[in-house]
Amino acid sequence: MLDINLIRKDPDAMQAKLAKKGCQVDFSGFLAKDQQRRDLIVQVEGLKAKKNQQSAQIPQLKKEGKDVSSIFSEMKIVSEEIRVLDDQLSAIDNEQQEFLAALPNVPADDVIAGGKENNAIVSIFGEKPSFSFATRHHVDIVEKLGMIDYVRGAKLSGAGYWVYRKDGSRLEWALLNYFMEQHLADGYEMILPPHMLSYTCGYTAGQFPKFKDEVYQVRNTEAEEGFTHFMLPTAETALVNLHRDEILSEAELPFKYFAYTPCYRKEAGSYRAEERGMIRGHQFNKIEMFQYTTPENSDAALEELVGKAAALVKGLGLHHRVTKLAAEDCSASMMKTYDIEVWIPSMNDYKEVSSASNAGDYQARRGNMRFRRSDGKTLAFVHTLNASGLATSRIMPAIVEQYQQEDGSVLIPEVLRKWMGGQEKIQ
RNA sequence: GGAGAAGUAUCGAAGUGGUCAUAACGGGGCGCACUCGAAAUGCGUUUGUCGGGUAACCGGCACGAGGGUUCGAAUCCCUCCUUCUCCGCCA
Repeated sequence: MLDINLIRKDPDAMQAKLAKKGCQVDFSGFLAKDQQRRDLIVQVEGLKAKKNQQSAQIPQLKKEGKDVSSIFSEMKIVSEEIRVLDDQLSAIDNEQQEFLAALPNVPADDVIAGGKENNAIVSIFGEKPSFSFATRHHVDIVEKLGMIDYVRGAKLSGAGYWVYRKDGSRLEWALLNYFMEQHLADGYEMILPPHMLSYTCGYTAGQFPKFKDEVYQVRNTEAEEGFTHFMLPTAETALVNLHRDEILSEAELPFKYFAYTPCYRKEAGSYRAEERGMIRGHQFNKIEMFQYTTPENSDAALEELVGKAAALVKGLGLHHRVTKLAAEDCSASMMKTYDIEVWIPSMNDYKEVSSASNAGDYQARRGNMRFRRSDGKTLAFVHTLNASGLATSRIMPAIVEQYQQEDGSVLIPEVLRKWMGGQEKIQ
């Protein structure tokens, strides 16, 4: 949610910022309605004040034994007028809210305009591994080593699902353990949230109403229409709601959390042949980091999160790069985003394993999450930030492809071995 | 799943149709006084939001949420949500 006062103050500036993100808006209708709304408020509040004054006199007049029936009949008319105006007002309110709720966040000043093609590489770690033998695709490797069972995954749930088996299961769990260990060492609080969330959670995150059909909705036969819950597409959706409708204190900020959850995504129509395997599934494991900070500290917090996510990939020894996204490539709620992309040899490309973003106060406004300044008086919206740390489903292909050996085995990154019984390779 | 009880500020809690919504009373926090300091004590101060106004200030709204009855609702009625207790079921 954008600050309505900024739109009132300088609609052109706001329009320009949104345009940078590829969102064309015209505020003139909105501002006209806004004025209309305020006029209505003045009108209806005047009537209410009158009604309150009259009502306050009733007990006294009654006590004095005076006839109050004329006041009653007059007030009946006033009440009816109030009702009519209130109805008009709430209609405008709803309309305005809907308009505002549909607007994306504005990009940060240092985020450049344009789409993907304008993404900038910030840093590169390592080099593309070179192989002296014919390399294999990760699907071939994990199937051959019995790590992933795609056939039976499809048997259970259809296309886009798989089953981890044997060393595949262990490697998956070792990755999660490795991530968790790092986050705990960095002082992040571990959260295990519900996986089914209520509608409001999606709204706060900025995913609803626009993208409500892109999540798995859980139909409840008792609900007359729509859905009551949905499967979370990322733990961010849960973590951003932890402090919804709360007033925090400046002294206790920042809150640093991480959560492990599977992520459930429809990914409707997004299948591409080059993404076969684990690159894009309907369910994948991810650990998500999340921070609530003051506005002053959110820039630094974003750098911290990017640093942490990159350090995890670095710790695995995987060649990867960090990119800063151009405005149109940032998701709707975010003002600034970095992606960490790992090298997948078979795709001859880098794939996102983490997306680290600063939402500024956009989500905080939607979820009404504020903090009291240390002066004890002023309230301000918190800033919220999230970053994957990390999604396993693209790390595992990177590991098996970057660490594949000529004999078909795969070396296990050293940091993971303690969770795999000291094993050095999968064969 | 069945039965019952409850939701009022930072916490406990009073209020059961108007003169009781910043909201009694109590606790906590903060400030001041007393003190070498602390405790104790005393005094004061502590919701948010939306409008109007350059401002001082003025007004509206909010008693879990949403409707209804009424001139008037924290209070009466309906629907929903949450919490607690008991029973049933269950990993």
